[in-house]
Formats: sequence, C-alpha cells, structure tokens
Amino acid sequence: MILQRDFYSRNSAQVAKELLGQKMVRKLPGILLIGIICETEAYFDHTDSASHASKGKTPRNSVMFGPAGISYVYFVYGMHNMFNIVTEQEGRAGAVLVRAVFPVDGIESMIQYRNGRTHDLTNGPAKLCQAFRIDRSLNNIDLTVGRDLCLEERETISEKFINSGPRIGIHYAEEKDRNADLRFWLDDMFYKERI
DNA sequence: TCGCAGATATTCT
DNA sequence: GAATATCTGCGAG
Repeated sequence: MILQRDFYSRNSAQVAKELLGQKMVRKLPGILLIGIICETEAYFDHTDSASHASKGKTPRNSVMFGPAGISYVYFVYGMHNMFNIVTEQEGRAGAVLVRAVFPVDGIESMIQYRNGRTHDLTNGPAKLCQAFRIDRSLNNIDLTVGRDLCLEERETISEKFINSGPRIGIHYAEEKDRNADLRFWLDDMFYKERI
C-alpha cells in the first residue's frame, strides 16, 4: 500500500509521472489529511541547472544525494515551504517536487490551516504545504514507514491523462533546462471521467 | 490579467 | 555584506 524505496529509486522524471494519481497521506494527532497528487516536477543532479543540486552538495541540499524515499523540505522567498521527495539511486542527486494535490479527506482541517480560505487549498507547492502542515521539521524523514507523512499506491494513470511542459519559476536556469518538459500534471479529462 | 511586496535561509563574493 | 529564491495574495487597471 505505502510506496516503498524501490519505487523512488529510479529516474526522477519517471517517478514524477508515476506519482500522479497516488495518495498523499498526512497523519496529525487525531486528524488524517489525504490528497490525490495531480502535479509534479522532476529535478536532477549537476547536469540540471534548475536543480538545487546543480552546484554540488551543500548543507541544504545534502538530502538530495542520499537514499530515495526521503523527504526534502526547504524554505524559499522568506515564507514558503516546498515539499519534495528524493529520487534516484543513493549517491546520485534527484528529487520530485509535488506542486499540487486534489483534496480528498480532512478538507475542513486544510481550510483551517490555510487560514480560513476555502478556495485554492492545495493547487500550488507552498499552498499544499500550508494545508498539510508541512514545514522544515519534516525535512529528511523517511516516507516509506507511514508515520507522519507517506504516499500510498492508488492506481496507475493512463498516459492519455498525463500532460507535460516546462517547469515553473526557474528563469535563472540554462535554456535547455528551462525548456525541458519535466513538469507533469493530470489532464482535466481525468477528473471528468474519474472523480 | 498583471505587477509587486512580503520576509528570511542559504549561498555567493 | 549582497543577492537570490522550485511562491502567494492582494490591489490596481
């Protein structure tokens, strides 16, 4: 049920695609939050100028070089947390950024954590972190043990429901990396047919 | 729809 | 010490 390390220990783009449609499960005291992953981005090692790992290992990104299936949560713009999952074989840097989920369970709590907003609860990387109460205290935790946070297998999405395009917010990267289709999202058709 | 302020950890010089 | 960041919400037009 819980996605295990062998799922994550593969090419980032492949993992990013296959994470679409899976369940993201957050366990808080007495509260269960669940969302269906609907948008992800893949990041690689020093060959990817958009990746935090592009300039080698630093204290912040060191978790990207470790074993897969570990969380990489970092802080940007002075106020936002981003949730990533480490991928690739240990020693080779890589991660998948979870950019959006479809809220399924615990929605009332998500609204509360989002300061009462009832719209756009989890349709952005920092928004879903706020709704799921994810911050840097959850950096470097094992996502395969099903404790505070994990991903659960749900279904395999047909290729026809998967869209791809350039990644967001990486204008500083080299052109080849800015243009690479490493962002993946579920097509609207998926929702019309399945939800 | 568009432009920008917000607030700070991390990295670079 | 300075620059930058895998973004969001708000207010103007």
